[in-house]
Parts: sequence; C-alpha cells; structure tokens
Amino acid sequence: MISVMTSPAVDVAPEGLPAAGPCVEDDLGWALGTVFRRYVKNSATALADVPGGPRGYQVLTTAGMDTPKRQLDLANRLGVDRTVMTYLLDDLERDGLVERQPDPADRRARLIVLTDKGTTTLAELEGRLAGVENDVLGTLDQAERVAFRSLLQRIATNSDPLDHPRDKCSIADELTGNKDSQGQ
Amino acid sequence: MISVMTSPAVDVAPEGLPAAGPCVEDDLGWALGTVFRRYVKNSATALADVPGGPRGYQVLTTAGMDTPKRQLDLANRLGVDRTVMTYLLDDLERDGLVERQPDPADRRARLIVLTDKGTTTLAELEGRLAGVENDVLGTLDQAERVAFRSLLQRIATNSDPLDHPRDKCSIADELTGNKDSQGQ
DNA sequence: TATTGTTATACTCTATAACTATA
DNA sequence: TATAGTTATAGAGTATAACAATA
Repeated sequence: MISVMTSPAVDVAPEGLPAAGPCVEDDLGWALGTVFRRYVKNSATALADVPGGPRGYQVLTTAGMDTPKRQLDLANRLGVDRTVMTYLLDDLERDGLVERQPDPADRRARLIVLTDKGTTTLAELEGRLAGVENDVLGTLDQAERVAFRSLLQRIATNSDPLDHPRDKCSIADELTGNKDSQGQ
Repeated sequence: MISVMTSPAVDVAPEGLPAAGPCVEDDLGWALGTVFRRYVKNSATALADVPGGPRGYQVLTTAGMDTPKRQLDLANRLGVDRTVMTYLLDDLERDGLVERQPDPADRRARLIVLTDKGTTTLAELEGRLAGVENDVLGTLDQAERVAFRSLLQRIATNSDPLDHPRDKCSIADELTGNKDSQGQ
C-alpha cells in the first residue's frame, strides 16, 4: 500500500503516527509527509512570535531583498492572494517590522521596506531556522546531509546532475512575470 | 536566507515559484515544500474520483487491513477527528466502497469493511499512486532513488543506519494506543 | 459515569466581489 | 478601461459541543 499524506491542515497535523499505514518498506508519501510536517511544525514554533508566523517571515525576507517591493510583487512572489498580503502587512507594520511607503513612480502602489527593527529581527529569525533545518536532518551525518540535500534539490528543481546547478535563482528569474500554478 | 514553506492550504498552493525566495544554494524548507506539494498535488489528481480524495483512499487502505476496523480506530490511525470520519464514511458508503456493520462485541460501535467494489478500487488506486511516486522522483536514476528513499526514511523515522530497519510497523505498534501529537 | 457515533454549531483560513484612488 | 490596494462577504475545512445509544 502507498500512503498519501495530505491532511489539508498540515501545520497542525499530529506528528506521531498519522497514517502510520500498513508497514511498507519504502512509502514515499508517508516519509515525505512526516518530514515535511516536522519541518513545518518546528518552523512554526520557531517563528511563533512573528506576526503572520512563517508567512510573515517570508514577507520579511522578500522585503529585505533589493528586487521588487510593491505589495502585489510580494504577493506574487510568495504565492498568496493580494488580500491576504494586506492583512499580513497590517500585522507586520503594527509591530514596526515593515513600512508602507508611497511609490514615487505610481501613486496607487505602496513600496514595502524593512525597518531597522525588521532587519535585526530578520537576522535573528534566520538563525533560528538554520537550527530547525539542522534538527530536521536528525541522525544523518555530514556527508549524508549533503547527499540528501543534493538529491532533494534535484528533485525539487527537476534538474539533471550534469546541469550547471540550475538553482532557484534562475527559475525565479525565469518566472519573474509570475502566474499562478504553472502546472507540474 | 531560509525559506519556510508553510501555506496552510498545501493541496492547492501554486507549484511553480511560490516563495521562490532569494536564491540560496541549499534551502531545505523550499525544496521540501516543493517536492511535498508536487506529491500531494499529483496524488490528489490521481485520486480525484475517490470520495474524500486522498483521505478517502487512506480510509480504504486502513479498512482493508486485518487489524482494527471500528470508526474510532480508523480516525485515530489516520489522525483525523472522529466527526470527520463520519463524513468520510458517509461518502465512501454512498459510493458502495465500504460498509458499516454492527460490531457484535459492542453494539455502540460499527465495523468498517471493504466491499468487493472497494477492494478492486483500492487495488487500482495503489497502482496509480505507484506511478505518482515514480513521477515525483523525476530525473533521479535507479541508484539515486534508492539512496534518496533510504535517507528520507531515516530522517522520517529518526533511525540510525545501524538499526535493524525500524520501520513504521514497529512504530505503529508501539503507539497502538494512539495519542495526538507526540511532540517532536 | 464513560464511550461510540451522529448532528449542529462555531471558528479559521482563504478566496471572491465590490469599492477607492489612481493610471 | 485597467490596475494597486482595501474592505466586506462568502466559502471550504476543521474542531467543539451537545445528543442518543450503549457499556
């Protein structure tokens, strides 16, 4: 049997034996779901005090970049609805982590910029998340971690081992003019 | 930067560049999320005609086992609320895939059994999912697939390479008296 | 009194639609 | 007319609570 790990509410799904299924030797869905949920859960814990949680953190990182910073750009980049972005920014701004500034080039738009507090907060959060990644990899030794990350990256990017590592940068650039769900 | 892939609505999240983030070499969260979402999405597609989708499929597999079959057992095993299980079974029974039978040992309880149609349907669905697993692994060659599955399993089960493979069976057995979220 | 299963209700999160102010 | 952002509303999915039947 093959276990499908889906539970819509991934963030809160029990972590112990959900769909502990029927004892198959290699059940990709089960393992993938278990590891992913563990990562999500630990991340959410590490980012509990950030307005909007992991989503809020993503907004901070994107706002800290030098590329585009308008609300709609952020929403597209993070794959969230622009109405959701409004709420996220409301919370982040209320906590003094970001600011909405008028876009001199377009009076309809707002530019999102990190405040000083936002910048220092972001740095600290990145440290926390590095710890989470480290924990998730669990008992793997150094060489195994490298191997796993490499294989996972290749799967995620659908790249061949020969390719000069086609990282997310190139992909993101490629899709700069974002659109929802570009099929699979 | 480290990207946290969380979006609560994992099943429907865009797959292309969500949180395509800031071009880090190895971003575990991003890769994990991307692969997991791809798996979930493809599974959902493969199981679209099953009442309850992936969840319904899980109920079928568990019902097809010889261990416990009462509604509450199924709910615990799959990590869903018992009220959700009621709706799930309503749909599956309406389609003639499972039956609710009175438990001779406890007149409060109902035993869930697969119908003949449910059994044949289940077999076919497993075939579809094997295909999904195969697709998700993408460009990896055979040896790499084995390596990846092995590492992922070890991470998921937190087992050491030396351990006589401590698979989900032993874990499930261990937790037979299920409880929510066994910490992490 | 506790437990199985059902039903009804409330809550959370997300998307849809309508609105404003610009372009 | 189209777009950026906001707000209000409705929808899907889940959990909570109350209930009936049985232990």
